[in-house]
Amino acid sequence: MLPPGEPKFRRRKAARPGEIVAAALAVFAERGFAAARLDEIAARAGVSKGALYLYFETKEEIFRAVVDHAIAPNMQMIRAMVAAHPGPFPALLRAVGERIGALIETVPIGGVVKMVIGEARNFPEIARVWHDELAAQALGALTDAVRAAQVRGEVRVGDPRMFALELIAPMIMGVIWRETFVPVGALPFDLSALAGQHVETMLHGMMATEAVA
Amino acid sequence: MLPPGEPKFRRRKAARPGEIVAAALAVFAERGFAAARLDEIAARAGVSKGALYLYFETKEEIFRAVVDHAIAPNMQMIRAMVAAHPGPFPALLRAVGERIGALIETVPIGGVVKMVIGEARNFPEIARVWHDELAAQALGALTDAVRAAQVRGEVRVGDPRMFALELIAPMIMGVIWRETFVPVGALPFDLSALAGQHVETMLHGMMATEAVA
DNA sequence: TATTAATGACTGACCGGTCAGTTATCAGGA
DNA sequence: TCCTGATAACTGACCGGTCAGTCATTAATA
Repeated sequence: MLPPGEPKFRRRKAARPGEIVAAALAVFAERGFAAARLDEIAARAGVSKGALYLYFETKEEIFRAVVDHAIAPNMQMIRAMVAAHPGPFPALLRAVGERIGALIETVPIGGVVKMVIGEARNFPEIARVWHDELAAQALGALTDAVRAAQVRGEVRVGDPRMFALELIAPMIMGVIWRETFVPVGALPFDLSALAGQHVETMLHGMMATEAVA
Repeated sequence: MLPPGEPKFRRRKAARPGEIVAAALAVFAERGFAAARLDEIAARAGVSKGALYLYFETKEEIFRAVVDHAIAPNMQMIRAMVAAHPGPFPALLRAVGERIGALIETVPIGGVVKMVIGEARNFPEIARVWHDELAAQALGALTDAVRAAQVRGEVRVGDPRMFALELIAPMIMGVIWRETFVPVGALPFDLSALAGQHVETMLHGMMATEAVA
C-alpha cells in the first residue's frame, strides 16, 4: 500500500507561513472574514487544516497576519514617493498618480480594502492598525505635501487634509467599484486613465495660478 | 398566576416589518451579514426570533429588504435633484453638493454602503440590485449632466463618466472613513465642509473657463 | 532511530430555522 | 356591559447542520 512515487507531503517549515497568508488573503478577500473557511484556506495553501495551527493560534490571528502583511510594502512605497518629490507640486502629484494608477491595476489591494471596511466593527484592533499605520500616515503625508505647496503659494487656500482626501478618494473608489460591481456586470473603469485624469483635474482645481502645464 | 398588568406582547402586524427592517439595518451595519445574529435583530425589534419568520422567509431575505429599503428614497432624491437643474453646471453641482453634504451627515447611509461592499461577493444578487438601481443610475445621471455641460462648452474635455466618479468619490470615502476609522480614534471629517470644498475644487478643475463664480 | 512536520477524523459550541403551544384581540350573543 | 369562542400573531425551547479548533497517529527527514 506504499506508493513509491511522490511523498504525500513535504516538511517545509520556513515556506508555510507565507503560503498560508497568501492563500488566506485570497479567501478573505473573496468571502469576508466570517464566510471564509479554514478548510479552503488550507486547501489553497496546499496543507491540511491542522497544519494551519502549527503556525497560527486562531483564525483571527491569520486575519491579522494578512492585514499586517498588506500594510508594510504599501507604506514603504508611499513614503518613498513623497520623499522623492520635495519639488514643485504638479510633479509630485503626477508621479504619485502614475505610480498608484499602475499599482492598483496589478496588486490585489482591493480585497484587503474590502476586508478592512467590512470587518472594522468586528475587529477594531485591525481597523486601528490599518488606520494608524497606513491610512492616517498616507493621508498625513499627502496633507503635508499640500500644506507645503500652499505655503509656497502653489496651491490655493483650503483645508489641506480635505484636499488630500479629494486626491486619493477616486482611486480607492475605483478599486471598490472593480471589486464590488464589475463582477455583477458593471462597466469597469480604466484605473490608470482615471488616475491620470483626476490628477489633471485636481491640479487645475487646486493650483493658485493656471500655471499647471 | 396571571399578572393583570402589561400584556407580554401585542399584535401589531402592520408595524412589524418596518421595525424589523430598521433593527436589521442597525445590526447588519454594525456586524456585517454573517456576524449578525437573528436573535439580536429580533431583540432590537422587540419581538422573538420566531416572529421574524412570520414576515420574512430567511435571513437573506431580511438583508435584501434592508438594501431595497435603503435604495428607494435615495434614488428618488437623486432624480429630483438632477431634474431640478437643467441649467448651468455650477448651479447644479453646488445644489447637489449641498444636498448630499447635509444628507450624509444625518442619514445612516454609511452602514448600508459598508454592508454592500463587504457582502458583494457572497450575495451577488444584492450587489446587482444596488448597482443597477442606485450606483449605475446615480453615476449615469451625473455623467449625463457632465456630458451636457461639455456639449454646451462649459466643461473641458475628458471622460464624463470619470468626471462623475471624481465628483462623488470623496463624499463616499468620507462616509466610509467615518464608519471605519472614526470609531477607533481617527480624526473625523466635516462632511458638509468636505462636500463644499470638493465642489469648488472640481468646478475650478473641470470648467473650461475661469468663470466659476 | 529520534525528531517533528503534517495529517484528518473528531468534538463541541453556535446559530439559522421550526413548530407546538400560548396569548392578545375581537366579533357576536346574552 | 360582560362573557365566550374563534382566530392568528407571537413565543421560545428545540433540532440539525456547519465549522473552528483538537489531538492521536503517520510519515518525512536528519
